[in-house]
Amino acid sequence: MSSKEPVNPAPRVRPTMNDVAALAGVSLKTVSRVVNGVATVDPVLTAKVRAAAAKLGYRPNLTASNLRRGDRRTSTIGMLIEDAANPFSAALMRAVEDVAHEREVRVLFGSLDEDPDRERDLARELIDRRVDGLVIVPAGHDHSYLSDERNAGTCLVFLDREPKLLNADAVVSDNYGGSVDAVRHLLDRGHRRIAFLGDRPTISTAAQRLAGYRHALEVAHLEADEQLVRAGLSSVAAAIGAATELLALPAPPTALFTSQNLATIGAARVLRTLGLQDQVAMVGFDDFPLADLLRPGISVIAQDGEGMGRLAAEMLFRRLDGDESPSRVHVLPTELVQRGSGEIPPPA
Amino acid sequence: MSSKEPVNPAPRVRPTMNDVAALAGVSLKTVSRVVNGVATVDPVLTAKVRAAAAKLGYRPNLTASNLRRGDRRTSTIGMLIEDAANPFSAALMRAVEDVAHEREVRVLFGSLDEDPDRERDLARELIDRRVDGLVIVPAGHDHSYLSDERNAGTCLVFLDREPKLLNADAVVSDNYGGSVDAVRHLLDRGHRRIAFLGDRPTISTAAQRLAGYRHALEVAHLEADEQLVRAGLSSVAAAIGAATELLALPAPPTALFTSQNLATIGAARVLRTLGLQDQVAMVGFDDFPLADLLRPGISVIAQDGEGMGRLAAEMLFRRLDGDESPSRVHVLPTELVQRGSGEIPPPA
DNA sequence: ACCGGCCGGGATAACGTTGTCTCGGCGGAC
DNA sequence: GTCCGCCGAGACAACGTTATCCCGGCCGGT
Repeated sequence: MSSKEPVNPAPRVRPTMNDVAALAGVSLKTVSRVVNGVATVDPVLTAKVRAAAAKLGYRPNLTASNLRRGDRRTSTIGMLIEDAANPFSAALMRAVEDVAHEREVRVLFGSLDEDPDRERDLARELIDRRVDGLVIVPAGHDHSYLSDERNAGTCLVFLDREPKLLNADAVVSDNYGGSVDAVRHLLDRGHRRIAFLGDRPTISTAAQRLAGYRHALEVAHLEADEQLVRAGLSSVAAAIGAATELLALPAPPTALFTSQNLATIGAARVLRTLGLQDQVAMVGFDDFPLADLLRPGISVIAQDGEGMGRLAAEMLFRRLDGDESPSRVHVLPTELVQRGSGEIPPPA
Repeated sequence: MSSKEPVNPAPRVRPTMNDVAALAGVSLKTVSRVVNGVATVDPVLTAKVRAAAAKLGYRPNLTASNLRRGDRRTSTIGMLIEDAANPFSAALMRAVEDVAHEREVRVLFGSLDEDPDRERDLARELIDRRVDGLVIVPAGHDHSYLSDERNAGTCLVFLDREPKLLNADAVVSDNYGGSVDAVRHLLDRGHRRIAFLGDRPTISTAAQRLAGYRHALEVAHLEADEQLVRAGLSSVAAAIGAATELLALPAPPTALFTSQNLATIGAARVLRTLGLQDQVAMVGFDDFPLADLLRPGISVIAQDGEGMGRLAAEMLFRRLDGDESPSRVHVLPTELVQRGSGEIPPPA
């Protein structure tokens, strides 16, 4: 079967409505009517047009249609995320896709890798393709550049992180509250030396989680030992380094609050390498697959990625449907999932 | 800051080249030249145009541009995958995105959930949006419907699974060889009762893996015990059920070959529930994060998702650049990763 | 000084489609 | 039998952009 027919037989052009009209012996406009399902077309002509279209393999050109049509809608939205390969991002994408699919809307995506320049460039590029709206997990800290675009009619919803210097809809997790819960859980078990491992505080969610950590300690009248605070970890390798250092301290922490997925995984690796997984307690922010299969299971603050994505997409479509109410920030609750690692008591 | 400015201030229209031209006092075509970076424009006029464009917040309309331009390229490709939220699919997407990004091309995606109808519908929809090409992880078993589209100039590359009833480029893993390796590895350890757990054999990769399993047994002059073959598992729950049944047999298997991610995870759960994780050997097809953190670590046949995605995207762009050589199927090798579970010997 | 060639810029048409308008024909009512 | 109204279908323009063509001016050569 291979290489009988050439792969790109001819740079042949696609048939247009004109070609269909010529073959069917009707006017261009009648083809347009049939394709768009206008009811007032003579069934005989409809049949002729359909036959001609099928024979030519006609497919409508949505870009041309969008250009001419009144509503100026492409039935395409854009989604900018941290990294399509990261499970949390992937869950958000799938949720947004599902909501969009119900409305026959497709999704263009782009990974930002925490690069603000890439955020700007990709947002502009998607807008140049005239997406109807944009769901953004932002990397940057100044979204005023989107103001013009929104004024021009592109709807925007921020996801996971709030917009900065721009008033827009957003859906975020309760990063602060979830972190307070995590640290309080460890405090309740009797821990007093609780380390923090997290991403760069320039990322708003990371900053909120650090703030939650500090607040919970304060409420417990504990001074945070700055030696135990390791922010700026943006890779598993960095988290491994930080966790190794922490556990080698003269007075090591008895519990870890790993405020981000990669930090949790890095710390879990180190604990297992050192054989300390049953001695040092650990709670992670953000759940991950198989967390329950490890021994001990990893206790986490779970966020509802699917719910966040769905809600963001629903907000976007509500705006596209004409909702002009003031912009809102939805804060979704998190949930503490106890699996063992967070329930380890401090050494006597 | 909230709700000061209205969220959708005006359904104001976007400025066009005409508006920019009027403000700059030049002709429409000169604006077009400046926007497209034509070198022969008077620097004075160029500056005027740029100023006017910036003032109006002008953004080019790529859909209109694409409609008129000669090359008829949208700088957009489509990608149809199994499920954006699944780690393997996500890795493929990210790899394709990275290659596309280098060429300033964006990616439209759609999840198929193994539904052939959805594959057809989404492929058509993306083609209606005039994507330059399509990377497809197919769900269906008849891709002849894509023949017209390809003739009309849309390039196609199949990924992870070969096309059926259509001659097209493809990038796949060595499913057969990898499975032979897995089973041979277990045979070498002395196992004779090796169970197979896998997805529906209508999925070509699943069928190839089953064939590899059977072949390895044959070569070892073993008759496959059909009681030990459990195909048709398409969820973790189904895999859990099958593994539970298998291990409850009067003569249970001493080793499992779980030929798919969900099957591997389901079986790992069952083994841990029954406390058999150190007694029953297991090799899974397809690696997954944290497989090495479990005790014992899960031995797997790893496939190079990133490499597959990259290669598929590169093939697509080569076709888009005019490569008209006969279609090819690239088979990428797999690698056995020993982590413990596959090295457990049979009971004495 | 005159002519030819070259080059920068603008007018015009066209991409594939849909909104608007018009026209022709047919049926019903007087 | 005539006229009005309605409805189905086609002609035409337009969406925002780029390709093509042409014009006018400037420069160099004689």
